[in-house]
Amino acid sequence: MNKKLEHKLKDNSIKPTAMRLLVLKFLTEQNKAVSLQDIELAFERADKSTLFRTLKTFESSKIIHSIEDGTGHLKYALCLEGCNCSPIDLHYHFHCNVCKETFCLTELNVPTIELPKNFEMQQANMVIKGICGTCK
Amino acid sequence: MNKKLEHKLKDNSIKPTAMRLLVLKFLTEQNKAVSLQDIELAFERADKSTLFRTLKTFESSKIIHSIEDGTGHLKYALCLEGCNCSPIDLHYHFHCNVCKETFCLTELNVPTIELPKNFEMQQANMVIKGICGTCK
DNA sequence: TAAATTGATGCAAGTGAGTTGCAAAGTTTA
DNA sequence: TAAACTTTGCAACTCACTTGCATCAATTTA
Ligand SMILES: [Mn+2]
Ligand SMILES: [Mn+2]
Ligand SMILES: [Zn+2]
Ligand SMILES: [Zn+2]
Repeated sequence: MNKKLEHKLKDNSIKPTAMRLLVLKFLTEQNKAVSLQDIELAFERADKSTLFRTLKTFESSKIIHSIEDGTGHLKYALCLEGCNCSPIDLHYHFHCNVCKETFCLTELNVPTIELPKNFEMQQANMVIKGICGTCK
Repeated sequence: MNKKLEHKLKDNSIKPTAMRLLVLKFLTEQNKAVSLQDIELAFERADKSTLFRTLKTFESSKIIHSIEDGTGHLKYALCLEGCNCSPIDLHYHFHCNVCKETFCLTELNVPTIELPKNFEMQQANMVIKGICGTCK
């Protein structure tokens, strides 16, 4: 397991420090998107800015992606294997108005959306809000 | 023109003060979503908190809707006539990575998205990012 | 091995959009 | 007119995020 995480980082030219491995492991264990604060709470010994920079490092290597779910807390979640964060890789997200959790709906990819003439899609932030299955 | 704006407010039980009419007029003239700051710049004599509360008032009456475009500046745009901000009224938004403008793509409504069992959609924040026609 | 380089981490302070409390000004109602 | 209510302006605050910089650790070079 840890070997696998270590490789994931090395493959992206990220030095697999203890902290980074812990954060990556934590992210792997979630079934929801988490905020910087969630991670701070999980690792009280670590500094916020270290965690922040860890997330930014992971994000720019496309190990994780971020979601603006409208809560004011940017959320992060693991990318799927082979994800390049290009339009073809994109999925919708769901934010529950009750439990306030944000989930990746990775089952369904974002379809091609007809844009006005000459518009080019590069990324997207798609968030559906409502009530999740657990809170229903 | 002004009469029409005045009625729009009255119809929503909002007292049509001078400031509110000016803000509504400004919003009507835009072909893009604007931030609180944009409005502050347009009305330097008005106070930020007044403008802020004006926008919140308009939003809760569904005269305007807001868009989290990922810039950290919440954007506002007029709702279409008869909009109830329900799933059926929703449209995508486009944020240009070059000119940093955010547009409502009102031509195309958000389709029904297949959600996991028991999930219920209530609102959505759909933002496509890329390059707009002007910047292309 | 020792020194030098490179990069990661921790701490503290800063940034900035958004938000709120409260008093003053303006408007409506009795 | 006086009381009641609403809107506005000002100042201060919140809070997530971000940055500068010193320190520490790991790696490379001499
Ligand atoms: Mn996701
Ligand atoms: Mn819109
Ligand atoms: Zn829920
Ligand atoms: Zn543009």
